[in-house]
Amino acid sequence: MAQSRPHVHSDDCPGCHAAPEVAFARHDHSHCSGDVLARAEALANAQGARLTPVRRRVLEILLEEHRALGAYDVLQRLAAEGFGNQPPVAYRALDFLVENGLAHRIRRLNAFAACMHPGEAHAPAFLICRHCNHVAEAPAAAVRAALDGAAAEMGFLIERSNIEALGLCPACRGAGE
Amino acid sequence: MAQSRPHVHSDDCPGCHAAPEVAFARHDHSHCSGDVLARAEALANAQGARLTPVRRRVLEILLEEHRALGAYDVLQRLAAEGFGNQPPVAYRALDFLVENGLAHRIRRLNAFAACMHPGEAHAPAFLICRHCNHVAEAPAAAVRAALDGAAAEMGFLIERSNIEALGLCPACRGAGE
DNA sequence: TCTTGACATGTTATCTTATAACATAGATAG
DNA sequence: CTATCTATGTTATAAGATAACATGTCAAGA
Repeated sequence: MAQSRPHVHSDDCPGCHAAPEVAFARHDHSHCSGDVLARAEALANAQGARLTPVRRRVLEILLEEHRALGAYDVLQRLAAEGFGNQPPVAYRALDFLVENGLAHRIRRLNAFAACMHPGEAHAPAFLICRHCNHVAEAPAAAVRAALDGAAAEMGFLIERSNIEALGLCPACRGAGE
Repeated sequence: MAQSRPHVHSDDCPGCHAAPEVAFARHDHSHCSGDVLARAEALANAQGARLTPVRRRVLEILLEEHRALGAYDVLQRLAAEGFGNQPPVAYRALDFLVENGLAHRIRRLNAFAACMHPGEAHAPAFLICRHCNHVAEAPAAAVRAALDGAAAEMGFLIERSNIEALGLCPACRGAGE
């Protein structure tokens, strides 16, 4: 998973989003993890939110896996490391991360994934590969715009929304499945 | 809920979708329920799917409520009417309805809602009012197109997707909440 | 008519996901 | 230093979903 594959980083898009098709590709993951984590830390401070040990560790776990994890998966790893081993421990940390824009909830999977673009106010669409289970965030400004438009036509005011798609990522398409 | 409010029906859009803002408005619901149910029945036949008593009753229940119901809500009503009272009874019927395009699963609510446009091959966006809990289907062709485009940029092939929005419906906006 | 096979339903048991409620500890402001 | 707020730990339980097997029903082919 942590194969070193050089790729350009843009300022607003560390690690996995450097080039359009890179998010799903293999790349030096320790690099983008560290980058995202640093940005997350800065963001938390800026927002006056406290990235405590449990919360930070949960974020690290999500970043390490680079895929969506269930709350109980996270909990298991926390427990193994000496943190509390009851569900609320995991859920609270995960909720904190979601509320502070450091992680996303993937409803289709009942799971959570680290946000790869913390700080860029964004509401991405999630692309879930049904074969390798990886999740990528796709820029969804256009999608949101269309959705807002459709809602407005009906007089509906959108406050939050989730857009998730299931399918095949480039690698798994290439691999014949 | 079943206030008689005249509104024009279009052929492709019985009941609740006659005019843009009608889906959320009060209207003669027994009318669109019946209409949708008849269409659902025809559709099931055409597809060779069997709309058995339980399945039909579940669809009716969803139509009567005109909102998203949890599987256990449905189950409770089924049990009260002499059908089986174990979870699989409800889940199987609901799964059948979803697979045959007669109902939708709203993941954000862990719930199910009757499809208001059976037969029109469609993949709508769901607008969920956080105040009155009603769910409407918004035409989402443009949204899907944008989403497909965003995915294609990343080399991702979408097979299924769900688009859900939480907010305020026209009535609840008007009512000051 | 029988019977066989496919499909639907009923039932038991269990699993996964999520939260309520309360107790304890740690940080921060006054 | 102490009151208060926030975070964590813990117990218990609620809510959502499915696996596995038994029973029933119906219709096509022998």
